[in-house]
Amino acid sequence: MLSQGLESRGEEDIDMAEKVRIGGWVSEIRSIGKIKFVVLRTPQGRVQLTLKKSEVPDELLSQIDDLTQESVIEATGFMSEKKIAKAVDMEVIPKSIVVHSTSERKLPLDPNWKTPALFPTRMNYRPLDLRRPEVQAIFKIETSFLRGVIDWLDSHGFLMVFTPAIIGAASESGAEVFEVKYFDKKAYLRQDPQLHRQLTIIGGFTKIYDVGPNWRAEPSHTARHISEFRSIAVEMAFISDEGDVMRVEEELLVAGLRRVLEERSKELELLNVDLDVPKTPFPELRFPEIYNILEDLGKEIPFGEDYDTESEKLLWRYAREKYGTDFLFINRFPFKTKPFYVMKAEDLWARSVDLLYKGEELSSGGQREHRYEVLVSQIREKGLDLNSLEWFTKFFRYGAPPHGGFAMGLERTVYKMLNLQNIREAALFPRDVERVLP
RNA sequence: GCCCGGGUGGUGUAGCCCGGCUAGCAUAGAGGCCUGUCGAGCCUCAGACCCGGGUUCAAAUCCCGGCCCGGGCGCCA
Repeated sequence: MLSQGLESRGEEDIDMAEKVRIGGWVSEIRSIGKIKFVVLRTPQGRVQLTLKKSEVPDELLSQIDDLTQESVIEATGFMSEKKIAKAVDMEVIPKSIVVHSTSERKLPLDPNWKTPALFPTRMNYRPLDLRRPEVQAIFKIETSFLRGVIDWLDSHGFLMVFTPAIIGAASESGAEVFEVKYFDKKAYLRQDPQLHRQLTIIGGFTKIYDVGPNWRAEPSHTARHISEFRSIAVEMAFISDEGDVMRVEEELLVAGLRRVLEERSKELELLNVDLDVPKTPFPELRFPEIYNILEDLGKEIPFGEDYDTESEKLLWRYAREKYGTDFLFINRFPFKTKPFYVMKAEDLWARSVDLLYKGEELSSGGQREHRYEVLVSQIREKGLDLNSLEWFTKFFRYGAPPHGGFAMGLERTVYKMLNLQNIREAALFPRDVERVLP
C-alpha cells in the first residue's frame, strides 16, 4: 500500500476534532527548566510541540532529551487552545511521538541558517540545503512558471512531444557535446532538441514543444552556465516570419509569470522579489542598427560581428530606460555567427532572435531555412561537411513548411526572474565542470 | 581554453601585507540553571591553520609545486 502524504494526512486529522498527526524535521529543540519546545518544519509550516512537565508523560520528555536537530519525527496530539508561540504557524500538545530517523549532531550546514553556509558547502550537502524554505520557494516558483507556460501552449494547440536525448551525430559545428558509448557506436547527449524538432515539423506536426534536458560540455566557469539544463523548446510551422515566433514566445512567458504571481505570492515575498507581468509586445532591436546603438552607449563592435556579454548588459539598460522593460528581443544577428539552419533575411543578416532578460540570454530562436537547396548552399557557405549532415538535410527534399521556434532555458529564466546570484540555485542538483555529485 | 581570487574547529569568519606569547570571534555541539516564545538568556567544556617541499632560530603568515573551490572572459540556454 502506498504511504499517504503527510500533508493530506495532517489535514484530515485536523478536521477530526482538533486532533492532529504531524510529521516533519526537527528545526529547534529548547529546554527551559520544566518545559520543552520542539519546532518542526512540516508541509503545513512551522509547528511547535509544547511539552510541559505537568501535562505530558515522562516518557515523552525523555524522548525529547535524545532528540537532535534535523531528526524526522511524527507527533500525535491536540492543537493548543491558545497559541502562545508567535514565530510558528501552529502549536501542538503532543500525546505521542515517533522518531523515524535521528540526525547526527554536528550538521554540515545549518538549515535554520543561523550561520549561512557557502555555496560549495550548500551544494555538497544539497538535501540539507533544500530544507530551507527560501530554497524550496525557488522550486515551487519554477513549477508554477512551467505549468503556466505548458498550459498556455496546450490551450494554443501546441502538442507536447519528446525528441531524443541521445543523438547519433554531434549537431552543427561539432560544438562541445558529451560523448556516450552507444552499443558499438559513439553517440552524444543532445545540446539542444532543435534538429529533431525541425524533423518533427517535417513529420507534419505543425505546433509542438519539447520540455526536457540538454547537456553542454563547455568548460564554462560562470554563474549563468550549468552542464545540464532544461529547456522549453517550441517549434511551429506556416509562420510568415520570425515575428510569429516572437509573439508566441512573449505570450508564453507572460502566461508563466502570471501563474507565478497567482500561485506563489508567499514564495516571492520570502525571496524578496517584486515581479511584474511585462507588457507585450516586447521591444525588438535589430542588427545592423544595434551597432549604432552600442556605439552611442560607448561600445564599438565591428560591423558584421557578434556582440559580447558587456553589450547585452548595455542593451538591457538601454531598453529599460527607453521601453521600461527587462525583456528585449535582439533580431537579425550576423549570419556568419549563426548555425547553418537559420534563415537569412538578407545576405548578411539572419532571422535569428535572442531574447534578453535583465541583460542575459534567455532563449535563442528564429525562422529556420526550409528550402533544401538553400540549406545545402548554407552548409557549403559554412564550410561544413554535407555528408555528415545528410542524416538531417535529406528530409528537406520531401516537403518542408516554413517554420521556426526557440529554446528557452528554464533554470536561466528562474535565475533571472528571482534575481538569484547563481543559476545553480535554480537547479536541484546542479551539474557543472566541477560537479557531478551528489 | 585563457585570466583573477580563495582554502583556518561541524558551519561561517578574524589573523596573512609587516613571520614571534595559549590562533580571536560568532554559531552549531556536549554538560549545568530556568514552567512560555525569543535568532531565548546565563555559566562550564570540547573543537581548526588543504597537502608536499623550501626559506628561517621561528611559518596559518613568505616562496615553489600539487589538489580542491569560487568568479570573469570566451561560448551559449
